[in-house]
Formats: sequence, structure tokens, C-alpha cells
Amino acid sequence: MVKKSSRAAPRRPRKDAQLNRERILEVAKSAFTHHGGEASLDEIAKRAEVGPGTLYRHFPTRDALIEAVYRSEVERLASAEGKFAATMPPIEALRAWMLLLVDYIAAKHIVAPALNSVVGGPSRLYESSRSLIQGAMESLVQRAKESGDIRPDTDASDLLRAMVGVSLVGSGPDWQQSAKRLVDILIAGSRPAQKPVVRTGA
Amino acid sequence: MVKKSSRAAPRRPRKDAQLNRERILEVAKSAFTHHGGEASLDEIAKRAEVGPGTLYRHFPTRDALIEAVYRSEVERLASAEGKFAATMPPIEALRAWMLLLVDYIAAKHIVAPALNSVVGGPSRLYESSRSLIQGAMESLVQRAKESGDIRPDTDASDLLRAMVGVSLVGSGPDWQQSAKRLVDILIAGSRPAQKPVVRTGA
DNA sequence: CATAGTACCGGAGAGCGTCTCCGTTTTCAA
DNA sequence: TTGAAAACGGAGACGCTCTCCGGTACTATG
Repeated sequence: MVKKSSRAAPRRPRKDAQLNRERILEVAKSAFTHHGGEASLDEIAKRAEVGPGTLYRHFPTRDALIEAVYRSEVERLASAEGKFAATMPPIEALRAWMLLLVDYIAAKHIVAPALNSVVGGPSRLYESSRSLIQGAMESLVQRAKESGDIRPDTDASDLLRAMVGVSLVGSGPDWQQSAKRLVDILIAGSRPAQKPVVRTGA
Repeated sequence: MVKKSSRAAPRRPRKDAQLNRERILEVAKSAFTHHGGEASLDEIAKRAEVGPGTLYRHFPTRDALIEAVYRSEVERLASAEGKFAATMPPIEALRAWMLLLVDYIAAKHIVAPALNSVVGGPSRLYESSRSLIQGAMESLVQRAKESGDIRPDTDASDLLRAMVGVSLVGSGPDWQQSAKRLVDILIAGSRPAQKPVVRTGA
């Protein structure tokens, strides 16, 4: 008998559990997209045809549920980094990815909660999504530094933080335009000082 | 008899009402600073020694209360714009004010809710605070445009939006530094394109 | 000062959400 | 087949928001 993994024969996960989990995620996704991140959890449980207890066992906190709902999307977003890096010059890849980020946020308000990890207290639960995004950003910034397109003291999280604002204040017809202008400002502001102008101070 | 104001003899406002209002504001300020914007309103009422009814009569929604609590601070912040504009060159005034904004946010999390007006649904209540801040920002940007320090197509709210992100993700020891770096990036990115230095491709 | 009229108070309580506890049911492995 | 572990699910305790309305305390007038 080939034991699944190592010692202690961990029982196979029950399939009803897995099924419930998936139903909850599906319903939750729809609820969050439709009613925002404040949708009633008991309501979600009801629609998924499980008891509140079941929901809370799978996802102990509201944050855990949101996290799980959006994880796959965030992963997709993060993985786009590799593609961009492979097919574009560093600075273009950086810009393109930031624009993609804007699009993701625009399409649904998906990434905001992940970026937003620290707003409402110490919820370490978004941490993994956040670091995915941050990792992608850092790679791109690093590459752009190496090519000399942006200053070596540029900090990826500075840029990321700026994007959070746009994601949260997303409103008004102007919004996407504003976000895209902001990307350009950020990139322009990260470029090396163009002329070796002799600065007298500092 | 000299009537206080015009017609219809509006009765003098009762002083206990005024007193209650002030007590509520005081307690609320402390509560919001200490427990964040989610503090229990009934709890605030209790500490202010009034019934919940009284609190809700004065401030029909949570937002109205927050708005009222922070209004004076926001006004002070906005008015600093005039001082800066009067005593500094445009670009310096802009930078200085943005840094002041960072300090305000750092000291307490005061301005965030005002900037953040649109996050959780259509609460038009921050609108006035928000437009105060936005007005200040726009004046400074306008002046900097006229002096040619920044590009004429720069949009004040773009910059403001970026600041919101920093204000919300305010955490970690690094935070204030990051915010200040971001201010520099934003300003650098808003400057006119410098002399077209010939870049020999990446 | 007395009186009338009203602006304001305050708390009981309905309604909604969150989250837990635990008896019951389902599934897996031997 | 069967025992035990795993998961279910809902009753219900608890906290928060917000309203309604009988009672109170203030202001203006005679």
C-alpha cells in the first residue's frame, strides 16, 4: 500500500467538506462583488445552503473569506509580471503591469482588500496576497533599476502605496483616467535626474 | 425690543443642547482616535452621559459624527495653504503642504476619513471636508503650474488620491519615510519634461 | 414670579449581524 | 460492516444600530 504522504496516515479529506467550501466561495464572491465587502456572512451561508457554523469553521473571520475569494485573481495578476518582464523592456514592463493593476481594480474591486491589508487592525490574513503583489512589483522595479531606467533608491512599496489610494477612491467617471495619469507621474518621478545638474545643497 | 435676528423670532438655542453636543464631540474624538472609526456609538453616548437618542438626534449617522469631529482640524490644515503660498516659492509651498498633510495623518489618523469619502458607499457627508483639502491642493498646484514648475496638465486630485493610499496603509516603522519619499516622487513626476536628453535605448 | 409652550432628553426595545456550542449526521478506513 | 473521526447546522447569546415617545427642562411672555 502506497501511503499518500508520510507517516501517521492522514485521512483523506472529506468530499462534502470540499464541496461546501467551494459553494461558499462561489456565493461569497458574488455577494462581495454585488454588496461590497460588508455583505452579511449568515446570508452567504444561507445562500450556500450551509449553517453559519460551517461557514465559520471554514473561514474563521470575514477577512479569511475575502482573502480566499480573491486569492486566485491575485495570483493571476502577480503571474502576469513574469510575462511582461520576458517580453518588454524594463520600464515598459513596469508601466504595463501597473496599468494592468488599474484594470483589475476597475473591473471588480478585487485587489483593494488585498492591498489594503493594514487598514482595519492587524489582520495578517491578506499578508500572502499582499506579498504576491508586492513581490511582482519589486521584481519589475528591480529590473528597471538595473537597466538604469529608474533611480536606484526607488522603493517598490512606495509606488504600491500610491496605487492603493487610487483603488480605494475609485469613483467618478474620471477615475480610470486619473489612475493612468498617476501611473505616468509615478514613473516619471522615479526616473533618474536627467541632467547632472550640480545641486548645491545636500 | 431688538429682535435677535430677523422675522419669526427664532428662539434662542437651548444651552443644554449645546452642552451635550460639545460633550459628545469631545468623547467621540477620543474614542475615534483610540479605537478607530468603528467605535461603538452607544458607548460614546454612554461616556458622554447622554442617551443614544440624543446622540443620533445631533448626528444622524456615524459619518456625520466623524465629519463633525474632524472638521476643525481639517480646516486648520486647509488654511495652512494660504500661509505657505504667501511665504514660499510655488513648488516649495506645494511640497511643504503635502508634507504637512503627511504629518497630520501621522499624528492622528485624522484626515484619512475625510479624504476617503467615497470608499463605503455614497456618503456625501465628508464632501465639505474633502473639498476643503482638495481646494487647498488645487490652489497650490495652480500656482506651481503658473510658475512653470510643474506641467500644465497636472491634476491636483491625482496627487491627492495618491496620498490617500499612504494615509490608509499607514503602518510599519517605515511609514512616514515612505510617505515623504512618495511626495518627492510625485513632485518630480509632475515637473515639466526636462531637456530631451538623448537616451540610447535601454 | 408664574405659566405656557416647545425643544430637547433618554432609555426601552425592535431588528440585524456575528460568532459559538454541541447534539446529530456523514464519511472514511479497516 | 462498523467504529470513530470529521463535518454539519441551527439555536441562541451577545453586541451594535437606530427609533419612538413619555417625560423633562428650558425660554419667552404676562
